[in-house]
Amino acid sequence: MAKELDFLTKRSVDYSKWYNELVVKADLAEQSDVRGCMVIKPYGYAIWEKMQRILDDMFKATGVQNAYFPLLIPKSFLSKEAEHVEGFAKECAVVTHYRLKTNETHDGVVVDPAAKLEEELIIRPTSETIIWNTYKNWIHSYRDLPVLCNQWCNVMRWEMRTRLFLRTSEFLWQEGHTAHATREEAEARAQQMLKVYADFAEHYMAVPVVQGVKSETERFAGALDTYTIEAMMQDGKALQSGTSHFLGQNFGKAFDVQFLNKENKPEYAWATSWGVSTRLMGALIMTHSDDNGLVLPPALAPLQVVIIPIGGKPAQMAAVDAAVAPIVEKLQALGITVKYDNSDNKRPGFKFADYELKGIPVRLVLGARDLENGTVEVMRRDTLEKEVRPLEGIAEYVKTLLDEIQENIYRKAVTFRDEHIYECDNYEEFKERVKGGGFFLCHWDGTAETEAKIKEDTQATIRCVPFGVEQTPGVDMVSGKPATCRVLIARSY
RNA sequence: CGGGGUGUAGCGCAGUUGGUAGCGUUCCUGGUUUGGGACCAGGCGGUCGCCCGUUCGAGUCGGGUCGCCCCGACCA
Repeated sequence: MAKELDFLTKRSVDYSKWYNELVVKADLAEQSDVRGCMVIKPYGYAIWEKMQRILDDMFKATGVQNAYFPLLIPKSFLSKEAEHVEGFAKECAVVTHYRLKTNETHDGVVVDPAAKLEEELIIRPTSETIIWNTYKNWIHSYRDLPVLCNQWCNVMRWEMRTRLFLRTSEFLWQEGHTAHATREEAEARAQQMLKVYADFAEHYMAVPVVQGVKSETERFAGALDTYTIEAMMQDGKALQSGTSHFLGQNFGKAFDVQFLNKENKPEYAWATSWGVSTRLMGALIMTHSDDNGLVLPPALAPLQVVIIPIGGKPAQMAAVDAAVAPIVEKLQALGITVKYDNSDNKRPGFKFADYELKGIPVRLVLGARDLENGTVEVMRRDTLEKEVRPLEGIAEYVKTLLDEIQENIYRKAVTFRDEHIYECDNYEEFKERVKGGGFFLCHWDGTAETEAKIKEDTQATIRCVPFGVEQTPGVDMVSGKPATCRVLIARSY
């Protein structure tokens, strides 16, 4: 292994450090000089853009439209929903002034005390308040409903400790906010969007997720129900990858969003909100990567195929160039993104390692040997297997290979996850085993006390009450009280 | 904000009892190379985090201060 990558700690040694270095070395992102913030580099952003595009189409297919609401929220808005402000107050950035002036020595600027805002503005930590303040003007009749808006934006939460993609003070996300005439319709929408997220995670990111509903203590501030998708990282920790909230009439009441129903009676609107963030990038990286670097699912790879020529003499290179041109053309015709890297300032070995680090799903290599034999070397990133194929029909072969890689990394992730989900009924055993990571399905008496004790003893939390798990009554492993269901417990990011 | 570390070249680090600022790598130039991160030669790059003190003299000793990292509390 090359010197540059000696720093890339093996996954098994220190997963956190490995993750961080991978993000930087693969050119995805880096820490900004600005406290807690992240610079997403072009390669990382290209992946995020691809995710955005697909998600956006999926939202629109359910009738959602994009809109945009202000970054700054008047402080008073946040105090209108008691639980909501309780949840976010501690991590809000506040704008207090609107002007700077040069200082007395004229070598810098200071905040102009004369420019103090009468009412402070909060940089949005999430937009429920400003959006529902707006919906008040939009919604008067049942005929105005539903309102189905989504916005792609940044939000800011003043986090104590940050980690690239997983938790940064500022992050990019989408937040959907819907208003409905009935409780049933809103609940159905919240669940529908969770399903969209789960589909996206599984089919595009190749990340299997557990869908479920959050316990009361883990619920979004101001929600009646929070639905979640939980993914398992390679160190066995859970990553909450997307949430969808049924907000009841809390925001309708807080912002006085009333409409007249068919019976001409006033009613408060029912709300949902749902979001996924650049944290999905973290999920993508931590689910598939190996010691050679990133592994990207073909569906999200900005570059799906790279072609690398071998040759030294200009005449030889020209011959390879000529042989590659039609391959590139055919691949592009099949809708595959491909790059022919015949730059002569890097040696082939360097390119191999570099494109592996960046997770390019398929690599083709062509040299004098292949020109003679009419062959090409094909390497798939997920297994690192190489094979020599005839040039004839190579584009079609690559297309099916890409599908197979997508399928294979998903299967691998599912297998890994399933091997690390355990049913557990004994608390002592649980405390010991949870240290090693994994998801635990345990009976829970439904009390916050039990939940708090588990967290205190083990740092693990109830991730959700999972859907699709056959629920049998039992006994809470902590309190010994009767329990109606098994919940998913894990340590998490 | 509590506990523990750490600040010296872009990155990773060394620097002995206080005495001219070092190593590896990156980067640049030239040449030879090119089927798994090339080699040789030359070169650029630092007010040692900041302030004050002790001293003829401080990267090194003392006091303060700031930043960053790890572990907690908080969290998509």
